[in-house]
Amino acid sequence: MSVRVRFAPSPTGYLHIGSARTALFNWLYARNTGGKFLLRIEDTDLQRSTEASTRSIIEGLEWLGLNYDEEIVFQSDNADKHRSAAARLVEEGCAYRDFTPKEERSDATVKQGIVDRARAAGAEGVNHRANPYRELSKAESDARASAGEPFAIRLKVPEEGQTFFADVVYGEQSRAYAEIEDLVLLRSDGHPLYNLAVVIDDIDMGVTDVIRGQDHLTNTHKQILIYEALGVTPPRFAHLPLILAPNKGKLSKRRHGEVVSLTTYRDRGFVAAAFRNFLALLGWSPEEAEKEIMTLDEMVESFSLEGIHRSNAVFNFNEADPRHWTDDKALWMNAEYIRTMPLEELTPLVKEELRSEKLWREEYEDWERNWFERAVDLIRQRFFTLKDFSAQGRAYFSDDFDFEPAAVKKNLLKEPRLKELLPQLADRLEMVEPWNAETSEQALRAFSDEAGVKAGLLINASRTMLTGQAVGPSMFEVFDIMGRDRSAQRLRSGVPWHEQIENVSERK
RNA sequence: GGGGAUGUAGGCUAACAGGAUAAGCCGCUUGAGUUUCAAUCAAGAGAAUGCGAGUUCGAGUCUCGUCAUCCCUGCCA
Repeated sequence: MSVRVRFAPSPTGYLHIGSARTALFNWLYARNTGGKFLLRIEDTDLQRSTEASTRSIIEGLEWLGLNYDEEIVFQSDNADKHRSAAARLVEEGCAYRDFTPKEERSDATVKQGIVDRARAAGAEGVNHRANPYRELSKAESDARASAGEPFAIRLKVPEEGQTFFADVVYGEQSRAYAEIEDLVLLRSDGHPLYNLAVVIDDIDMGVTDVIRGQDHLTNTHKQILIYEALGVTPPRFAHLPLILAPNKGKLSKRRHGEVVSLTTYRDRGFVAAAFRNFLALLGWSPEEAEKEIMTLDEMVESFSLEGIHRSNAVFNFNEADPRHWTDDKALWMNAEYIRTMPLEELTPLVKEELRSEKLWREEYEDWERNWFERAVDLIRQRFFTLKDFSAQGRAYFSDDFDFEPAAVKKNLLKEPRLKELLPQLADRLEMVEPWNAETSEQALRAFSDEAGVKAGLLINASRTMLTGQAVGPSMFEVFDIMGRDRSAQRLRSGVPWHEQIENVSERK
């Protein structure tokens, strides 16, 4: 039987990285086995599901390059199937109508309420089969139902026995029936509940392997019970270790916000391939564990459920620190991709970035194409995200760039003579022919000798004059790429001194 | 409270069926660089494998206990 897996997010917010990783693993498994990767939107929670979040989920998958097969399934479209399945289970005596009036709960306190009730129940040892309607005769149940009395449908969990399944990742799992409540299948308003809906849809979609977060590990027993009641053989299950926040707590949209949203990584300059590569290594490692940077093909090729391990992973981030706003290794991997990926794959991404910052010029794809590629190749060496091309890299693409105050102070203002020396250097450079890294270096060094200053002084000053920064590529490479005229012009501009004066006068 | 799962350096992961100084990557420290750098190169620190027992010639690996963390325990998904 060929493999069919599905990714089944609920559209109650953006796609967070844990879900993204689940999607990735499902996709990798499908591609590795030549199976199908299906997408199902679990929108049965009408209160919280939104169309916007469905769109953002699809967008996220697209960005990661996880294309799905067949049509998207919307779980809410299957509500009738769920209801009839529940009705059938009642008919067959595997489920029963519960006429207990519905308990209203405010969403804010549910979690605590559940724990409290569970604790109280646990203390006195509760019997899950004590529901007064469990053994109601079929005739009476039917009569009350047709009289219009509202009811929920609960699964009639057998008194004795245990569920069993062999999880591909976590091994053999079993649980005594006595520990499982008669779970609600259908709400009194007719809405199907999660466990029922998942099972029916997975059967309906022909899902062979359920790959999902470990938070569902214990739910699986309930679902096994539903499969058994339905008389259907359950699929294989493979549960994934969780991705935790730095404090080892659960990663949550509410508490951690944007850093856990997949689209944040797209918007903040991550290369999709890099982030995907990083995500793949969270909870999984290939047989050749030392090989961490992998192409998509290599990843598909080496992916296996056996390589997934069992302990939860911590995803580090610190939004207060601009250099470590997200996981260090993710950032490093992005930088690694930026500086080593084929230039022809990088330039379209840089183009997009420059365009969004209004720095893109059509010439870069025309007669300046060669220059553009050389510039990108030069500056990418020390960039971490695509955003850097428009931030630190701005001076390469526009004459309108800012000077970093610390760089101005350190490399320019500290030596008063520079104000005169730099225009002289510009004169000198203008005479250089031909213009390249070597010739500009010779000219600068000759000039520094004559002027009686260290070459380094002029090198650092030039870097700041030309790029506004204290750091960057080798200065002579920068001269080369900037061109003779533009270099000379910027050396003469005196802008940092003017700005200094402006700043002083503004303060008065 | 009950049930389940997991513990290898600050983080992500290795170590085939128990076998030698516990390996790699990120991060960190130091040095080299054009008196730049978050690039690059070189060197280095950091783990008695949560803790305690047991089995064994030998335990990260097997057994038991213990602690910690996470998950589930809803007419949410």
